[in-house]
Amino acid sequence: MNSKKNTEADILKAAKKIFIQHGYAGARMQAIADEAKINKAMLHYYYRSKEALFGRIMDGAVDLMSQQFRKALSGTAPVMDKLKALISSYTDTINQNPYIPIFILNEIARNPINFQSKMQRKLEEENVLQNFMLQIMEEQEKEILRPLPIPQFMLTVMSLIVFPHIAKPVFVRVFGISDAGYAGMMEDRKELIYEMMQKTMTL
Amino acid sequence: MNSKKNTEADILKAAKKIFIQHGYAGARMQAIADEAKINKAMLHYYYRSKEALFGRIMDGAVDLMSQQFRKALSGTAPVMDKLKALISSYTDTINQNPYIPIFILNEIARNPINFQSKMQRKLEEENVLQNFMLQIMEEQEKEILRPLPIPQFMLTVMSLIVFPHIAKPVFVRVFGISDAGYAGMMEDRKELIYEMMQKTMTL
DNA sequence: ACCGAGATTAACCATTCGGTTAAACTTTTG
DNA sequence: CAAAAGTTTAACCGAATGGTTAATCTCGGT
Repeated sequence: MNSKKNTEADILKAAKKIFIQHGYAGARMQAIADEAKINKAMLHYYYRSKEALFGRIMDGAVDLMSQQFRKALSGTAPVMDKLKALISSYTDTINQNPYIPIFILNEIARNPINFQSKMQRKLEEENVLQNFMLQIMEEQEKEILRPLPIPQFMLTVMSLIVFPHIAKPVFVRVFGISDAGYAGMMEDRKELIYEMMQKTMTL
Repeated sequence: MNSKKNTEADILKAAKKIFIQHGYAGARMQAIADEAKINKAMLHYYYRSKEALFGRIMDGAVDLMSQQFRKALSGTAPVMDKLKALISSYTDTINQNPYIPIFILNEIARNPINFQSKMQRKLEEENVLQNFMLQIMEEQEKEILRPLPIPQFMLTVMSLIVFPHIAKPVFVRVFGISDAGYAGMMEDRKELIYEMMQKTMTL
């Protein structure tokens, strides 16, 4: 009935799962083929090599993440409003793709230069990050935001948003929380994070 | 002059470097041997297998981390004081071993159960974590600390402390910061993190 | 019906990898 | 000093891995 020529997409889906689960070095082409229920040769037929296939998956992840930045941080809204949007969209996206942060982290350790150039290219497209940083400095001068080095500011937000998803496997076990329970905690954190930023970053 | 029988330690040092750089699956026994300037067979002579050698490295990392917890969180000092100590010692330790967080993160993704059982065993030795959590609940009842689910509380501290070290490779490039500069930022963060916790977690 | 291009498969290949072996070298010990 | 114990090495091994090949299948267009 519904068995059309979706092989190419099947491969990507399978590759995503296997690469995320085992990392680049730990992933086996055979495992990806099995997961996609196809012959191993098909992988090389559609995507030349392991590295190329991995690149596709990584591109997707980088796109997804940089999109969040662009949507939340563009425009003229005040910094704290943008932050609220970023917190919300990032939390949602990661909740739907819980393994992306670890996946990206592994790639950063494996090949930092390649990843960073991919990400930077995306963000430089519309000067998203640059403009946002300038906006922060403006609001600092207007004494809306506390004067704090930009990296510290960014580091703090990203820490509060991203880390809980990375540490999920540990916390789930230590505190005996269900997957649904953890997702709920992440939802609650939206408000908590915004409140923390409000209380500590604004004047 | 100083070339004694330090082969065993040399191997551990080399293994640490290679495992951290490439992860378990990506690390090659030959690369470890080269790094230690010995024959590959020596690795198996001193440590039976790759898995066993990796286990040694991981044990060391877990020990180091759990030690911080034990030192900072034991005793009868108020929660916020303990937190201050934890922030400081954790930051120092990671500053001296910057790769440990990523290393542990990779292992959590690779084999979550094994890691968590190792860590939990360490922390259960003196009920460190359990006692600290009870203390938090006490201070919440005494209206010293804000009533907030314990996991959220722990997640917030750990996020602020650990994540900046994980994200270092990215931030260093994005903001063009030197290694020394980043270490300095981490030093400054000690106060910032404590202040954030103070402002948002106490009543 | 048939043909040809794209899709799919089984079998195969070269290399790499973790691990082993047996011999040689070094240090300890009686 | 000589045997024993501990250390180191080169050569080797089987299994696994990423990748290739040639043959086969599928199916829309003529």
